[in-house]
Amino acid sequence: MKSSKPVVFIVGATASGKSQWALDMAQDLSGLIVNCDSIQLYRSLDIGAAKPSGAELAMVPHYLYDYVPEGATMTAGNYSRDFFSCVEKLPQEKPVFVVGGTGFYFQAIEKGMYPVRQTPPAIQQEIAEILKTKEGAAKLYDEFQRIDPEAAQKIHARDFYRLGRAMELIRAEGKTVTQIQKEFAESQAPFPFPLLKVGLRWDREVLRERVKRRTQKMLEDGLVQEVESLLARGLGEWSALQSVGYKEVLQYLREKKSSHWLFETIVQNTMGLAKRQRTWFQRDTGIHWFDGATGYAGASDLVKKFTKDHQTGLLKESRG
RNA sequence: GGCUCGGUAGCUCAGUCGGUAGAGCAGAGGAUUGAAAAUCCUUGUGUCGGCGGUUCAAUUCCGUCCCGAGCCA
Repeated sequence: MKSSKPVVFIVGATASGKSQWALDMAQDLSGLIVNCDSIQLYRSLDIGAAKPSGAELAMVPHYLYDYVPEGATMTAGNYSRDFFSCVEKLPQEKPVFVVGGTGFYFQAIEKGMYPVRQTPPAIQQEIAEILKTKEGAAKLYDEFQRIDPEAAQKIHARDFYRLGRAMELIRAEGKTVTQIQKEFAESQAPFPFPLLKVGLRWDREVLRERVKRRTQKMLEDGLVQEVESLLARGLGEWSALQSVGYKEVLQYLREKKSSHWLFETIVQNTMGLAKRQRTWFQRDTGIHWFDGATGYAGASDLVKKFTKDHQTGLLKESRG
């Protein structure tokens, strides 16, 4: 049975103003906001993650922001579990706005993840060790091709990240990725709530200007100091610091780059991220796209109609 | 003014013992099922600073001029 809780995904590239749209819509419709951004969910990553301000967080209830401890590493699977346990507890009739730029996490909640266990650390370490040398990686890829030729066609020999994960699954689950996919396809459950997907996009050069402005502001707000403080607490190896905005500051500090270099490199890498986000989201044909500059009214109308259609039963008085 | 080293793709540079040139980065496109703001794939014709000379052939050798950096005056 479908819940009547309407869920709206608000997606788009970084710096496109998703959080603001979600905030405005949630205020308008007395909705709630759930984060779907792989960096904003970490504690202590504030400025570089472009987390909403304290004032914004207070305007509407926000969930799954700022809750994963320092030094921890989140995964799409864990995020998906957190998402459902969070949303189930939310009041039935309030629209839920899921906001973020992490396509993989949206996919994880909408389509589900393979039902596999956490890979034992011993296996992870073993694979990581093999992948350290070129010869080891080549051998591992040979083995992968032999065991699961179908999946190997889709993973390039130099994509150690995916190669390693596929081999982890083979060793930990005793099944190939192809088998796991097949079994999953048969058991896959549909998204349990009524769903509307809204996308926000900008002309590329306009987005670049927005990214420049935001980067300038991050640096003024103390991005470098934020990283220095994390380093002082021994978090230099934290994987979350490999994200855009943080990895550049790490390099700036370690290699004594100029502040001009830092600004330009962050802007450049942010645009690269935006490009990958665009590529990810554009293949999802279920997204309703709106122009960032002029589309708010249209998007808002669509969302209102959608929530109205799915909020059956009692008439609601909006409290506010 | 003299000497030295540079001037090659948007940027940083490699190279051609003379047969018109190639890497990294940027840019563009794409993939993506437990690190995803990560990771990976595809994509490189540019008066090889200008003008002359030698040569079948010069970006490569020679001369000269221009520009930049440094050293000596």
